[in-house]
Amino acid sequence: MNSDTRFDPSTADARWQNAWDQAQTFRADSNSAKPKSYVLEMFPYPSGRIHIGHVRNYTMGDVLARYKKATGHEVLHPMGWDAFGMPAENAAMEKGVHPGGWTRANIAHMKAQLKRLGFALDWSRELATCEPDYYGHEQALFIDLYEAGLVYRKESEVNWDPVDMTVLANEQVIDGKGWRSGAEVEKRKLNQWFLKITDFAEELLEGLGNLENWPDKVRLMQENWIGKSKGLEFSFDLSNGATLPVYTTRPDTIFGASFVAVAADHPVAQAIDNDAARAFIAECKKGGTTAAELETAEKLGFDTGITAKHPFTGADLPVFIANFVLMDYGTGAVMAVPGHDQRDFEFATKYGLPIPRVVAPSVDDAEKPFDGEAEAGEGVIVNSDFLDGMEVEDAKREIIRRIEDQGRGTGKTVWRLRDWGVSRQRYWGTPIPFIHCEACGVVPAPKDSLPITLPEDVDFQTPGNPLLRHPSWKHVDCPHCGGKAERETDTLDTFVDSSWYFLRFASQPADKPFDAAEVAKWLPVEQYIGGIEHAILHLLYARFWTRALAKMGQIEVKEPFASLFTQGMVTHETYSRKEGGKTVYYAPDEISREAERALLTADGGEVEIGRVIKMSKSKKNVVDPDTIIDTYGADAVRWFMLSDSPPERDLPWSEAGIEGCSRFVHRLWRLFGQYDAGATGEDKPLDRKTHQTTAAIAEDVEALGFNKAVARIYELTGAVEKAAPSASRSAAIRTLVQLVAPMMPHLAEEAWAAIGGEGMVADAAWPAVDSALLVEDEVTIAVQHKGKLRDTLTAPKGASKEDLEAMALASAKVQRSIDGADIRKIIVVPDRLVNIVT
RNA sequence: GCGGGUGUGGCGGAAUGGUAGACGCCGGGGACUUAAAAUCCCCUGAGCUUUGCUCGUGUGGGUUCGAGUCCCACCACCCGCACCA
Repeated sequence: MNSDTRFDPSTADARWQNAWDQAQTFRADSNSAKPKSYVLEMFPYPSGRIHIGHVRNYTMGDVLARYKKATGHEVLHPMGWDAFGMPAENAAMEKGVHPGGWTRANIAHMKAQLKRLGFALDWSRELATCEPDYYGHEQALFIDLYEAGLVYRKESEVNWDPVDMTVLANEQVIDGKGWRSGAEVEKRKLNQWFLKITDFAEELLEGLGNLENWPDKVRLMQENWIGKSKGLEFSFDLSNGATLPVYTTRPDTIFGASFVAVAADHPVAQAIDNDAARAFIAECKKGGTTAAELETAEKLGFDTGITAKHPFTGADLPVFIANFVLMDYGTGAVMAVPGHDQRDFEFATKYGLPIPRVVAPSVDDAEKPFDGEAEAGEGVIVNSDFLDGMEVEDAKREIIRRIEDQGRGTGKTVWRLRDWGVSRQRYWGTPIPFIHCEACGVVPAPKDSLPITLPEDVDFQTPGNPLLRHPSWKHVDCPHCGGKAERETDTLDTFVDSSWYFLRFASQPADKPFDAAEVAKWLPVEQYIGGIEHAILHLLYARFWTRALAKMGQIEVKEPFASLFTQGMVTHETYSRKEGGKTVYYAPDEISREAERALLTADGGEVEIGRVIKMSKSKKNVVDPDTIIDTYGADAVRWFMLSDSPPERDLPWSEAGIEGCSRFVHRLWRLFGQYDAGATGEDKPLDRKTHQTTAAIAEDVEALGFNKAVARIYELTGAVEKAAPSASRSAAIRTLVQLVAPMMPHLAEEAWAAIGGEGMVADAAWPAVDSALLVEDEVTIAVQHKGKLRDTLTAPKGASKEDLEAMALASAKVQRSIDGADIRKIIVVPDRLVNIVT
């Protein structure tokens, strides 16, 4: 092999990509007898170009997929496109293009970008959710769910832009105003489609317990999101003769209730017949619908003049309409205990309501004043008649028992989880397959009429839903009575599309969503990789959808993702300077970066180097994968994605870093060039290092600890470079080619061919490890005196405690430190350290 | 506001409760070269009275023979909050 030849990614990359394509190296065979391994990364939204974050995500999955293949698995590693969504409609409005054309062009471009990175993907299973051969099956599944009683319609609030006369996504509401019109956003009720995810709350919660290969943080987030709470629902008698049911998770604090609050759309509030109340309720309609907005808004209330009789004290509590009470949770009314709930505390402070203490650290603290905030923690009950002195949990049980005895209410489990609203008043989504008939009501479209496809001739120049405006699309005959009827014009939330795509990858029959036998072969996904931002919604919806299909008997598997990994973002420093009073940002390719400063290439002026933050278009701190692949080749880019930062943490992109990676690619190539098939002689320490590294990298890759695997490859590379020629060295080089193959596949194929490896390295088995070579026979022992390191010594592995103690005491450095003091104790940790305590 | 996470040299980070800083980047010095690039070698946490000693893992406490790691309190930053994907 000629070591003078430089490795040239600009020709080698494409050559091997074609070779893999030709040989169909990464095509998954479901009839294979090998153990199956389904490796999946969250599929991308085709926004236009591949983002560097995608590159990181897919590189991680790719290393695992290639490693799994090398270790004898039949690997399914597919790719597709989460292709419905708002950006396509925005492009249609801004550029006058069709969402479909825009999306498909993006897919073509992004697919070419992914190909350039050499990912080991089975492209024969590619799918796009915006194509009728995908969403038609989704419509069928939606009808199945309807027939299983898991779909219903109800009124629900949306963000309404009163100028554009259109529904806004939360993202389109900026500081309470519509992003285009700038008009104050209002809450408006619409009749919408819902999926009964709450029917599965209990099993979605319990199922988390079996997902031991999911990050604890994600399981915890889902648990809190589902939010099971045990509490009490009971009714107050109101001064107007009505009864008002409330729900509380803290019945133990009932003696601390100083007022009652209802949501603005609660029937009690709606029934109040005066202008001031109507004005206040209208005021509550202002603003958006997000939890963050509702909970950070100033607490506002309206005293209805109605009072509620306390079930134990008989006191008359004022009833307020309050903007922080949600109609969707519990009964839409709460007993407010300001001493022990922060929102109630703020409200009571503002409106001058009493703040009694009913929980205290001890019975002696019954009169302790509050320190400017509510105390929500544990303690004993005080100022509460028959509850005084009880622990919180005992008091909860006692109150529930007494309320139940009075026939006034009942202990109840309530979930924070709400049903999933899937209606969107938009064009670019899956049409909801239902028909509205005046005579027959809402009826599902006949299955043989599927797919119900989107009309192509649509207008985006007027705001609102193009399906609703379309002259003919919605007009159909009722499948029941044959009379005139109208199609549903709402489309499905794009989260529905991503709730079952992993099933469609396993098989793609034309006549049904999936083949149950193929699903059984491949599912669950062995390793799912994606961003932490999907920790709750996408992952919960996908779990729900899978369980719903299992309940309907369509599949066996209940949990779609056996292991989950959430990777960090790719970040970059920003470059900006003040120009005419405002901050202008510059892109990295407009900058020449020196050690301490950054200059704008155009005019040589210095710009400020800002914090390392998530890449975003507005800060211009983005890098384009195509450009860096052109410059450094796919392997250097892949190597960068795996180096340094632990994969779950953010990865700061830097020009210096990618250059270092590129240098390492060429350094490896030079080393591979030194392979000598005829070399003789044994180099035992190098053999040891090679086998230890092989074993450690296998462990690292299986645990997705790519940064550690990378560090070990650097170490082994250094060791091989320093070693004198020998058969061991040649074996180490050959092994090194295989160890880097999952990470730098193009370089590895080129080297594998050059050293005479059989076939392609992508098809080669992972190098065998001789376990006899994994153990060292000497160890370094740290000697501490009073917990501080004084000396290190070399001892045979497994040396006795007595020997280690004697060796430690024999050290001059140790004796100097002890300086004649009495030795009280010596702690010996075998093969590790000796600690002498004086 | 609520829920979740992260914090270690100039930078990214490593470290089953047991030698803090592996490995990489940056920087400094040297070799090779007419010169440069490339490559190779050495140094690189801070301080000090430098055979060595002291300090040092966001801050303040605690447990332990021994704490980056365990416990308590706090600070800063990041992610999510149901119509962004």
